[in-house]
Amino acid sequence: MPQRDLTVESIVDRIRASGGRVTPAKRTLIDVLFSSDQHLTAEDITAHVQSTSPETSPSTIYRNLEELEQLGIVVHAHLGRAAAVYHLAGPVHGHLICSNCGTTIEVPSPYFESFTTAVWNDFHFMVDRHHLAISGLCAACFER
Amino acid sequence: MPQRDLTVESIVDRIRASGGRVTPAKRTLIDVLFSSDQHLTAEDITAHVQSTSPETSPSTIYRNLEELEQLGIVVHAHLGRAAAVYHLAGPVHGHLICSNCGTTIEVPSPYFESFTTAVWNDFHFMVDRHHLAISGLCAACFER
DNA sequence: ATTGCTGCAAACCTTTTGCAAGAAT
DNA sequence: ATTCTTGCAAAAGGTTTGCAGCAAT
Repeated sequence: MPQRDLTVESIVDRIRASGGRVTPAKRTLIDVLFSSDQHLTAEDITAHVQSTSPETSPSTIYRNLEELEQLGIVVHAHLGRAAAVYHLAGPVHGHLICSNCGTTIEVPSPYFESFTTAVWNDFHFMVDRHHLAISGLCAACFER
Repeated sequence: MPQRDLTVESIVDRIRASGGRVTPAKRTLIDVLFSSDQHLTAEDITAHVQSTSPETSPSTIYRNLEELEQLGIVVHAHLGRAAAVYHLAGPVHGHLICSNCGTTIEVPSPYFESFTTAVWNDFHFMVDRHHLAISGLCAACFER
């Protein structure tokens, strides 16, 4: 469940505060993001938005996702060669993605804290914890 | 420095043992992989191969990289939306990729061992350690 | 009245695929 | 002789961009 202290109205305000305009396409996009806990691809999101506003184009979705990401409202992660997944910003977590079936598991921050620290100390590399996406196999796929 | 107990001849033998044929394109590809410690994109590799054999097509590179990967000779990792990077298989390691400048740092296996174990115990997810690619900022880019 | 946002179509980039000709075994 | 590989060209998948008209402020 993403950050629930974030309301649609607070987002609308932030858009305007940053000089952006609040259009129906943006409102619908925000609604879609709020109504799903899932990690959605741009294509998923487009389909959901189009079920309300069929004329919305994918490029608008991409542009608005990018705007929301710049405002810190949305984050995305990449998994392998496939499409990126988007979701509302919330508690920092990493993503485990099954390379076989696509299942995504969220891993809370403490699991990769010591890794992040060690890598900072020894390699002076600052892990971007919002983008942490690790591929592998979920239990079901691993057992086959 | 990748696995140096691997010789060009042993690779050639493995290709034939698996029913594959040893063509000039494959030899050149193997040479290129041996002559670079870097993480190369398919485009990089194509350029290097073409400097020796200009008529080699990218599709041949992709097909041969895939064959070598199936034989366990090559591994690849994805970083963000950009092209995948390939290199000779060697000691298992993860990759830290600077999302600003593209620098890639190899992290030896022990750094992510405990993470891998914890995630297996708690989420029953088997991390594919060959594909571990983590984005963030290298020291130089972090300081700006 | 501004000027940001939209839909559409086309471009882009990386990778994959179909195919007939050529080459390794 | 067999059948794997190749180069070429085209397709495919995800994302970005140019543009002229429309709409939020």
